[in-house]
Amino acid sequence: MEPIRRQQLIKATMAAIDEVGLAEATVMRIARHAGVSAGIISHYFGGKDGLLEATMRQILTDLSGAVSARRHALEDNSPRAHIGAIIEGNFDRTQVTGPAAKTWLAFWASSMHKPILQRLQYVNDRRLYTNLCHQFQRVMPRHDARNAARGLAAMIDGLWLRGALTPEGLDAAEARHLAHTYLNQLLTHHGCLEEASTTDIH
Amino acid sequence: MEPIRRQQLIKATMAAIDEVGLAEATVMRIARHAGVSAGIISHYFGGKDGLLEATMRQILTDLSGAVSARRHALEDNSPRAHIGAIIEGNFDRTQVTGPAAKTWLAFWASSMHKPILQRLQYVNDRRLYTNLCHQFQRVMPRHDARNAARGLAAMIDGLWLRGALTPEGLDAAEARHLAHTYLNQLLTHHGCLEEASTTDIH
Amino acid sequence: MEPIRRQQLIKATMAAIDEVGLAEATVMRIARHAGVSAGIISHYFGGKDGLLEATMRQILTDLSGAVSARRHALEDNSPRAHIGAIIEGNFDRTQVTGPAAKTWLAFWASSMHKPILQRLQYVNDRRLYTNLCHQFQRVMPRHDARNAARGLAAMIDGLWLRGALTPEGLDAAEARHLAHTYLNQLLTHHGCLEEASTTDIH
Amino acid sequence: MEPIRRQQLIKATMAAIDEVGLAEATVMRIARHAGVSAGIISHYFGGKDGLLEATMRQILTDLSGAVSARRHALEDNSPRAHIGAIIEGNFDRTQVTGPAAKTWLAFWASSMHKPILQRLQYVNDRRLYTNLCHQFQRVMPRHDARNAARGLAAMIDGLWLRGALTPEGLDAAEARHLAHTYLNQLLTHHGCLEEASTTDIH
DNA sequence: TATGAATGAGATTTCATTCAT
DNA sequence: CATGAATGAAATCTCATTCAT
Repeated sequence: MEPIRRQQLIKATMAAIDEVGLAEATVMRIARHAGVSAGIISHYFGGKDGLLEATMRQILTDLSGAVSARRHALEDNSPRAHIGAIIEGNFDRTQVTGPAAKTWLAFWASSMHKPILQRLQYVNDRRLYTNLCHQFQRVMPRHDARNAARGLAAMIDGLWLRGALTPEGLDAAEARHLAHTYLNQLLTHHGCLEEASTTDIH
Repeated sequence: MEPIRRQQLIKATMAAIDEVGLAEATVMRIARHAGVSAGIISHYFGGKDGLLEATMRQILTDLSGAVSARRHALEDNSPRAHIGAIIEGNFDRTQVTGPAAKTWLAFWASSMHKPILQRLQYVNDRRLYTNLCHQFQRVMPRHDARNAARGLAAMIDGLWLRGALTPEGLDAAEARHLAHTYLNQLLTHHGCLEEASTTDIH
Repeated sequence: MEPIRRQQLIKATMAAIDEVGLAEATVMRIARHAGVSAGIISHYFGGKDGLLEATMRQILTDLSGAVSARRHALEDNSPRAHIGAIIEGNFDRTQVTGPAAKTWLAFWASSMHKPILQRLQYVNDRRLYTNLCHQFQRVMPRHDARNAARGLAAMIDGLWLRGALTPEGLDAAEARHLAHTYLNQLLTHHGCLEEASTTDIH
Repeated sequence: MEPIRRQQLIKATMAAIDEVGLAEATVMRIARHAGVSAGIISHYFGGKDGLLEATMRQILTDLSGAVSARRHALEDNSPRAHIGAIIEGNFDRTQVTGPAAKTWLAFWASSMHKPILQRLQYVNDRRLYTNLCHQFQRVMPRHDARNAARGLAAMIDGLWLRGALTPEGLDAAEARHLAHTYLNQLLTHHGCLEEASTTDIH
């Protein structure tokens, strides 16, 4: 029963945050979304904080999984392919849905003052940066690679952020296009990709 | 007395949000920061919401002012100069201080579910986008200009976001450098700036 | 559980009003009277106003019930019998108890500025007037009947009011006697009851 | 200056109570009605309670004055004339105005739990009762006179109460008519006034 | 395992009063 | 004499959590 309930409640948490925001996402509202009583949350997660932490973990796991899946499915081992997969993973369907996006941003803000969330968020940030950096280093000097990684990471998060804030939600196709274009520019600048501007993503 | 108290309380609000986050920034804590009693907040702002709205307005005004000041001080009327000034203004000292940055992000998250904040945030977003778009259109076709504006706006916000989340705070110099580099790439790609990569900001 | 708690809290409300008056009847005091916590009031009644409205409704229902019961138990269908039953019902035990009487008067005053209470009070007033009028019309012309109804309604309310204000509380027996005497006078004046002054109420 | 301010504030108190009721008549609202600052109330009346007490005293004085004036102006020294004057005084213009009527009722309710107001109200009640009783005793036995006095007092208060509660306000003419009619009945029943039913008030 | 009744802490807001100017 | 800035107490309401069933 436990894993079912936990999953159910995590999903309900995202739905509640999507609906009214983190500040108004009371345990009762979350419980109602899940179709259970409020008391059960303390039973399975020790309390509201536990549920929020579990929810953030879930989101990070989903994101991580989306990226990993795409990278493992690559036939091309080039840096561009890997970085492209990272971009694609970050704008994966599960991530850009309303609930996930808003929950994501809510946790970002919240993480500034909650050590547990901060740690989770930090680990995730590092992973994105490290992965990007590693791939960029295969085609450019260390210093340039670090800047490229920082720039692309900022671009991804910025697109995400603006998408979450837009009432209509993130336009994933456009976001991916902009990110890939930027990637092309970064790689082009180091002469490793003459045909960059002609490459297109579906 | 009123303008003094209002300013004092707005500053205290940022300090409190910087210290413990928006969720824990109670009127009592804010009042303590300002060295006044809690009741005075309702007296001058009608309530907590009024104070929060006024605080967000203040931040937006500061940002707007920082950008405007730099653009009016330009001797060079080129698109690159204007866009550079917009970037600089966005990473202005008053904006990147801990309190302002965290308050900023807190409002971002909060604005998703509070119509008043949402409107303020939307207006600000549009202004950034419109200004960038206008300048880019002077040197590239409309469609490319729009993408460039979207990309640069995302980059600015992304750098901002990651800076706010980093425990040490935003490294303004690095952020500006990355933004300017990206700007160079955008302009270079349209052949209007051969020496782009050699231009540097102080 | 709900009906039990609601009843319990309504009774506690009357007790609190009896003790310290409506203005000082805080939710905490009411809750203490009921032996429960203050929060439960908002849970069951949505808030203090909901509780006050429910309490007034209860009082009106009790009054209405007291009158109806006596009228249905009548063997005599004469106007005098019906009107007598109305008088008796209005000075029924449940109505003249300290708590009910003071709550009653408190609501009267309060109803002048609270639309919900005003509506309840108005409906009740009309019912008393209409019932009296209808019965009086059976033995006197319409115009006289209306005046008789107005006079007797005023008399009933006046006795009630003065009873509530008297420190010792309403002397129900005396009040009933005065009301019945007045009724006799009203009927006598229309020659329908020669022995009016000799008829006595238990 | 003092008597002017006191009068001004007492009048403003009635206006505020008329407007929003005693519970919502804050010192600020009263002060605004008087066109002065809130602090002045404590200065002249020692506090809000002092102002309320002064206001109730004013109302009682007005009532008392209205009755006395009419009784002193009588040419006829008969009981009926005196009692008639008492009735007329009670439905005097200054008493039945919206502000006075609502303030009156508000104090009635309030007096049940505030000793100072209770005393004032008690003295006033006794005076009405004693005066009526005294006059009735001139034409009927003590016991009957007491009942007549009680009945008429209740009638007056009842008409007053119902008038105050009616949205359109008290219909003074009708109230006086009903009261006089009742008076006639009381006197007629003791054979002291054959032409009672034909006597009419203007 | 799950409910929902109940609590108590905490947050916002209102308001009478005080006091320096 | 009068103002209005400021306080602090009190009141209502919300909400996470607990616990008996």
